[in-house]
Amino acid sequence: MGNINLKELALALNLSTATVSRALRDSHEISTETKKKVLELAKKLNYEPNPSASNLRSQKSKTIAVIIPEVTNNFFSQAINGIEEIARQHDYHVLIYQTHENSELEIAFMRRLLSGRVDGILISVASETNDDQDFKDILNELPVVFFDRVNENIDAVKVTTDDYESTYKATTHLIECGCRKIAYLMALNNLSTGKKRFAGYLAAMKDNNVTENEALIIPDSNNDDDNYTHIKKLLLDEKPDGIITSIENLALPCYYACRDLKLNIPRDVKLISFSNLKTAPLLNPSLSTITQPAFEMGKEAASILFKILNKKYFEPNETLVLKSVIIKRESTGF
Amino acid sequence: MGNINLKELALALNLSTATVSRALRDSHEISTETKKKVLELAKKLNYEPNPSASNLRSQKSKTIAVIIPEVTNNFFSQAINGIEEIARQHDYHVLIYQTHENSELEIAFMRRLLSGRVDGILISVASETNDDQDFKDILNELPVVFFDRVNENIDAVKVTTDDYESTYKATTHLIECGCRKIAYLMALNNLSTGKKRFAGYLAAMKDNNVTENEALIIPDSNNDDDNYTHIKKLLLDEKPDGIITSIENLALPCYYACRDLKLNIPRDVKLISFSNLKTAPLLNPSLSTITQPAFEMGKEAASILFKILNKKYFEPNETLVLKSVIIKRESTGF
DNA sequence: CTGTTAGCGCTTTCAA
DNA sequence: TTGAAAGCGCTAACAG
Repeated sequence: MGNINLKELALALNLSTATVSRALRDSHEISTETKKKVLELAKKLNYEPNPSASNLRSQKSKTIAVIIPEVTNNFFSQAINGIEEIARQHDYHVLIYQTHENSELEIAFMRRLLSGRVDGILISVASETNDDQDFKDILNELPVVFFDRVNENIDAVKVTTDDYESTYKATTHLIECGCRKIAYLMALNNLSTGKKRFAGYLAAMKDNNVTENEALIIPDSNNDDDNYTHIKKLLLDEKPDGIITSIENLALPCYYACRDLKLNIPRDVKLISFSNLKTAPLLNPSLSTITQPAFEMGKEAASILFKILNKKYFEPNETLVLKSVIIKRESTGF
Repeated sequence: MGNINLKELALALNLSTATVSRALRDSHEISTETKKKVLELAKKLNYEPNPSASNLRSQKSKTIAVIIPEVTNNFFSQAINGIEEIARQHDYHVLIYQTHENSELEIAFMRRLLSGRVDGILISVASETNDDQDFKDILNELPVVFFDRVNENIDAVKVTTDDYESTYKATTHLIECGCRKIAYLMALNNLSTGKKRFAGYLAAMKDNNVTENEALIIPDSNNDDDNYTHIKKLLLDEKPDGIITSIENLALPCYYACRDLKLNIPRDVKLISFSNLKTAPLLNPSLSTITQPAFEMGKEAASILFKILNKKYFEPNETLVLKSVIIKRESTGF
């Protein structure tokens, strides 16, 4: 850009570019006096090193990539917040890529990042189907930390939440509140995240001797209207007294279906949803939630990535599991 | 990275790096046959050009920066979604920086970006105070498009929404619903965005001959608890029958204050909030909203930036104004 | 249509 | 403690 460069700085100071470069990087082999002079002029002239040049030479980009399904998902935007905070502490830059749940796009993004554009990747995967070999190839080239939606078939560093336990607890809570017909609105069933949540539900039902009912399990269709229709049919046909939704997006069609059928939540149907909506307390008429520590997950995942980058730490296939919180709305009395 | 480079490709093909480089960029001065050979081998070997090298040489980074106050704000995450979509269409990368409303950080980010790391910047500013000269310096060096929270003191390309008109309409709507004491919960008052919203409210009150009352205007304090306390006091002291909140974050403390005072919304107090919460229909007990076209703003702002980058278009100080939508919840009957 | 060559701005040996 | 010089991988002017 219209900017000053090392050579000009050196010229103005009657020093070599090498010396100036070293002074700016605070090398111990430069005299304090020279350093001072260099730093002063650099600040005065607003010198900013050209990142392409230094990346090219040093083979480090000071940049990490975050690959996620959707930024507009509350969970992910909170995670990005955490990631950005840690990246800034390390003086790193953050690139964002959205897959919109498309695995091919996901792999394409990663392949393109293999060229040195980033030093590492944080990813929450779109699905756990096939592409394993692609992932493995990429893991050989670049440090990758998986978070939340991890790929179980891959040995890698991962940060997740206690999907099984939290859903187990939530289901148990509904049972303790007297629910006997608890519907489960399933989603992410091509991901370990979704499978674990579902397993937690099934186990809680079984352990409490509540007859589980196949008919009470509805898969998510990625389309709000379809979901609404399915849920409404379920409510009419099966009359569940409790519902667990395995992702936040199912809460809305569920709420509408109840409203349109004049079912009062929580009186007629008790509802617990996975949700990272900050304003969830505003929700009507009192939706209880399973809330994941998204911000903390972002921070943890990024911190681990930086440990790997700085070679300060490298536990190859460790998985860190954070705890979700079940928030019970007082106002619902359940 | 462990990757193949141009030289190796050229060697394997018995061609010069120049020819290979041109073939890859689909230059017209290369024979179809050579191109084919090059492309084939490149694909086979998963060749990815080194971005630092080509950026350094071509002085283009294929990257844009997005500087915003908070990713976890629904408006901004939706805007990022739009920006990312357009960037991908142009084969560009997107860097994210959060200012957390800190103007100094904002300027520091921009300064650091002046070194060629990005080709352009999309920004929604933290405040409109002082830093004008810094902004002007930066605008001379790099294309910048302001969106939503623009800086009025700067001549630049901008994308905003109709803050004045939408607030005017919302206020008028409350008046038409019979409200006579309408409180305004003010925020962003150091920004034209906030000032215009406030002006829209005042004008609507005046035009409808509703006595406006200084006491009914509360500034936002950036702290939910403080806001809650102030709003509660306002509700007790002044007993407004309508409220407009100028930012989404004020809706929650407002809701709590009403609930704790046993005031029914909308029966006792009608509430309209600026909000980009996708699940707003879930809100209790029916909050009406002024919703900005965040996704579209992101797309528009990014599109304009790319027009500038491609020199296809350059209307120096144009401001594009998009329309907000006032969503009236049917269930509230107001 | 293809090759030679210089150089983008920086870091880093190696030599002084 | 400092400088000279090479070179990271790519692009583009110029030559053929």
